[in-house]
Amino acid sequence: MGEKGRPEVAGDEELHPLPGAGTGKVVCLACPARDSFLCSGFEDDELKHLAARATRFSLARGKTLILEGDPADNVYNIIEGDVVLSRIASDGRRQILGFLSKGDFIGLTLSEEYSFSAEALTEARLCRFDRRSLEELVERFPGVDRQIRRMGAATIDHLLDLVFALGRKTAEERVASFLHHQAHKQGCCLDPTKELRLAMTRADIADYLGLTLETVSRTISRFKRDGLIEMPSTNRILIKDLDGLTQRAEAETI
Amino acid sequence: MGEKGRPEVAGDEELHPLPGAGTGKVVCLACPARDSFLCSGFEDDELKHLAARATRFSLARGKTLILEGDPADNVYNIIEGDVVLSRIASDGRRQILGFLSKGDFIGLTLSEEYSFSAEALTEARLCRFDRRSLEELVERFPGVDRQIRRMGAATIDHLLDLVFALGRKTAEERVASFLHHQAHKQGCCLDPTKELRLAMTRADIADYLGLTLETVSRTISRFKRDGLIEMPSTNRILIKDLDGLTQRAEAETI
DNA sequence: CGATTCGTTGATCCCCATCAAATGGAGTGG
DNA sequence: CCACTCCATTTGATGGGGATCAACGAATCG
Repeated sequence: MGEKGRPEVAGDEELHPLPGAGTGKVVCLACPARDSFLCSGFEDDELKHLAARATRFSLARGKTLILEGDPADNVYNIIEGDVVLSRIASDGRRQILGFLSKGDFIGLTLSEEYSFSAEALTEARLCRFDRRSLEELVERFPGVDRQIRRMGAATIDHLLDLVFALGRKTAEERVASFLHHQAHKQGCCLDPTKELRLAMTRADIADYLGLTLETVSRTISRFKRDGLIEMPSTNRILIKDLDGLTQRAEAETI
Repeated sequence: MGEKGRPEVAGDEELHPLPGAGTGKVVCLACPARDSFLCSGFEDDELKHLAARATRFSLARGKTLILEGDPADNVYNIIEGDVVLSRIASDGRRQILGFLSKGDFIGLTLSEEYSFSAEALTEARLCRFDRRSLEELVERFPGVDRQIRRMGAATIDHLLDLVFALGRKTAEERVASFLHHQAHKQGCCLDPTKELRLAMTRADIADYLGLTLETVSRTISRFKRDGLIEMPSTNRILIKDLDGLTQRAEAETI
């Protein structure tokens, strides 16, 4: 660990392989991410084959899972927690490429090296597969491949939204869209009393939306002042006027 | 044609199916896009199966292939020409999501409806497959699926670059990156005498880079004034100083 | 040759970045 | 419980990069 000044990278001592194809319970059956894109490609009785190739491990908050430029040898499935993907320029400018959580998949790339870094935003648990193992699984279980294609398509759909936001939305629209998306993801749209919890800092949001943290903060303050939201604390948000928020997110695509 | 004010959409009279699995030469063998991601999933002797499910057609410059919101029933492979994908907000703001050309694939989405429009930038020829046919092909030919996954990954890699540019690069860096990328794509980096041809207008470039056409024009003019490029005509560019252009594209990711 | 579309250039404005400082909350130790 | 530190956040003041508004060339086409 620690060669060439890497940020704090997870130690492998935290790894422990899953109960495999032999005896033992198949831990995947009770996995919170059982319904994720990747794992839903398997029937229950096939899960032991998945488990045999997976290594489950946990990652402390702030630890780096992937450092941009690392050889792209593994893929990961998030079991629990939040992970952030980012790219940093040599002069420090950072762009966050996505906030990932339970069931999301990391590592879809054609490149030999990862073109992004991945870091735990909260304490997290993940499953690691090396590429070769994944390739074996795909050949043996046709459903998996379909799921991988679906994951890719979902990622593309999401990135297209982000591109539109970064290219053509104002700061206010970006922040409103972001809050709206997070609220939707956390089920706050259906239950107006449920409060939104933001695992990321204002700086993270800014780096995701192509803004500065000051602009994000000012915009959120304005939403509060205008009665669209309430904030019991800085990272807990209660949506008081979903319609109003949606309107400010506008730039509705036709 | 022309219901509910659609832009000029290609008429189906231009369609003509490919010689299929029966007798006849398999037109795919001599197709310029034979090596594209999709088609390289097939051995030569398997191509007739591909051809049987494909409909080749051409699309006049400016014609719309896909209108945002259309049911996502088909996928397309570009044989020849340039196609632009875009998304337009109700107030007219447009974001171009990609400039596609020979061998590129259109239609990777999870959604039931296309979330973007596609329009021919130049006279173009394409291959259409309905989703069901493609699904059949995937089941029968395992190589295809792998290719589709690779296409998805390539698209993601490309979109991540665009996200970084839109989120964190200055106008000058964006335009320099764009020219550099186009030059690379057209092989102008290896042969400095080869001139770059831009099929798109300044407005198109602007809508791709999240800028205005004036800013794009000014920036290109500055590059010319500084001796980085020469312009025999507005859409033909000769790169005089590739290093200089690369430097201005900077924001090199670590 | 008008008409139209595209590109260039100039003048001005404004949104958001930047710089700076105050506020607040969480943790720590006395 | 208070004093203190540390860091995230908020808020204010100012400036600049790129948008906007406007006018003028240049190329294409009927």
